[in-house]
Amino acid sequence: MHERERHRIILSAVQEKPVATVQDLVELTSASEATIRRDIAALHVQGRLRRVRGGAEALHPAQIGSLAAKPFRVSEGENVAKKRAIAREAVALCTEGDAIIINGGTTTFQMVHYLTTRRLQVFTNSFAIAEHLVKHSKNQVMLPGGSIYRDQSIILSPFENDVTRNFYARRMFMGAQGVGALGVMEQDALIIQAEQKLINQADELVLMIDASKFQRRSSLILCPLDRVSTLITDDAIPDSARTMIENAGIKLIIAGVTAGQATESSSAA
Amino acid sequence: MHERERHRIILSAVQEKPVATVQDLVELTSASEATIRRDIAALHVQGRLRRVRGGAEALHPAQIGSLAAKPFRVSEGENVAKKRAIAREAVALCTEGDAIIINGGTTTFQMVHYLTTRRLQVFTNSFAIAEHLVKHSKNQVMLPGGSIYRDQSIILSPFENDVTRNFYARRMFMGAQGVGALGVMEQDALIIQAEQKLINQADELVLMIDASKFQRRSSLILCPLDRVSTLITDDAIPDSARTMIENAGIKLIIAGVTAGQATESSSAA
DNA sequence: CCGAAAACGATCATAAACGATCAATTGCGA
DNA sequence: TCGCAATTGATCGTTTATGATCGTTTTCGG
Repeated sequence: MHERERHRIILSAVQEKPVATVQDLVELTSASEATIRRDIAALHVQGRLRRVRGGAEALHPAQIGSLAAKPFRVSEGENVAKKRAIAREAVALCTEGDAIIINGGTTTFQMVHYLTTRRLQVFTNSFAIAEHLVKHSKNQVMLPGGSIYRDQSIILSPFENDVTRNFYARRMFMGAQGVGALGVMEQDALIIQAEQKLINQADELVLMIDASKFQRRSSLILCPLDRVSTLITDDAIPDSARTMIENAGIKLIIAGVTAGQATESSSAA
Repeated sequence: MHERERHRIILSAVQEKPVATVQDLVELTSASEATIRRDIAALHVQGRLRRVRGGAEALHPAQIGSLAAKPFRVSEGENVAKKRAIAREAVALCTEGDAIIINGGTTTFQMVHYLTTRRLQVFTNSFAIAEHLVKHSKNQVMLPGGSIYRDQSIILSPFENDVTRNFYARRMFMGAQGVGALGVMEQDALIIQAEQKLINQADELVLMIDASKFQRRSSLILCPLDRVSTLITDDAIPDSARTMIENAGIKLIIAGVTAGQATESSSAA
């Protein structure tokens, strides 16, 4: 067996298990201990895996603690204030007892802080949102079925027959990768598929995006602009976008980060 | 078991309870007290947990308190050792890569500790199990759709059309309220309905019950006894129950304090 | 305030893992 | 086909992790 083959096998093995022992790899490759050690050492200096006593482990910088919360925390420490302000306006639209759909995302996640004191029926495909609401609020929480994708903390299913069809809501709240005249844009086809399922179950679509998203383009169109009823953004919105939104007949809400809100967001954390 | 795996398990365990004792961790990892102490010390200087007398605790004491973990802790009590032993045997039945179904419950929940170092496809209706596995393991996690019931931390849906139908597993693991000649018994009709959905999607049914359940009766029958392929219980099983199980052609596994688990009976007293 | 039990820290023997070295084998190009 | 270099496997001395033991400290209850 060649060096390359072994390296392939080793790299594959460390993905399978939390730690692949030298013995494991000896059995897998039929090579000697010495060779495996040399391979591990080589891959270690190449930065392809991490060497630990007894074997090797995958190089995932994410250790164990916080897989679910991480993508949210890495997302823009600066923008979190704007996202909170937007989320605050979004929750303000809701009446007690309302049935709402919240699509997973870093902006919509901020809604949980303002939902803790409310009592709504919340349907969400975000595992993180569900987790937070179950623990820290009395809202009724409902989920679609499917696999949990850790990166986005989202529940996705390729199947049509899930309980999403049985849930109806007046409003659905969602973020997006970008917005333009062509419509609301996302990056990933799987995510589009999941979001379209949800969109069908709601009357009004509330789009929550910070102003930077007006510049950004993405390749996949989720839905046309006129499907959106309400758009919440911050005061950095460019005039061109404002015109575009008004022409599309969308209700525009500007969430300002005022003094009063700044103090509150800190206490909500 | 390797150092990293122990560390994983330890970090996972401290999330579970306000404080994980050295004895707990010895049981979970089958390592000696000295090793656990050294691990705790190491993780402490790494800042991944806080060392306290008697064991270790999580750095962020938040999470556990409120809703999700509560029903588990009240019903844990002293049976937790037996439940752990049973859960250990259950996980031992699984081969890497297996697709399994785990029905929510306090006994089955203990499986998460032994699943942290595994890589399986897990379908569960327990929000708590899903949460733990998403955070502390690399298992693929799938959920049915429905409402989250906080008391049991279970996802229930009255609808037939959910993704459960699209998942198939060789084994399903479940607890129960009681077992008798008439079959496996549960208390709640809604829970029965949910469990029956799952049962249909698995070949083998693995029942996990501590021996006290053989006495207990309940009003609702979940399924006949011969639907069960394997039953895991502890060594307090009465002879009458043993006969009943053997007559039904069920494979019986007694999770005792055996060689693998070493030196805990003395300290347990 | 005292005594028992648990928890702890230190130490030591053992076994596993490791690194270095060297001989044997393989691969590769002339 | 030959020869050289690189790779591999085995051996051995060293390092490290582990588990058991023992003496000390802390905690708890009387």
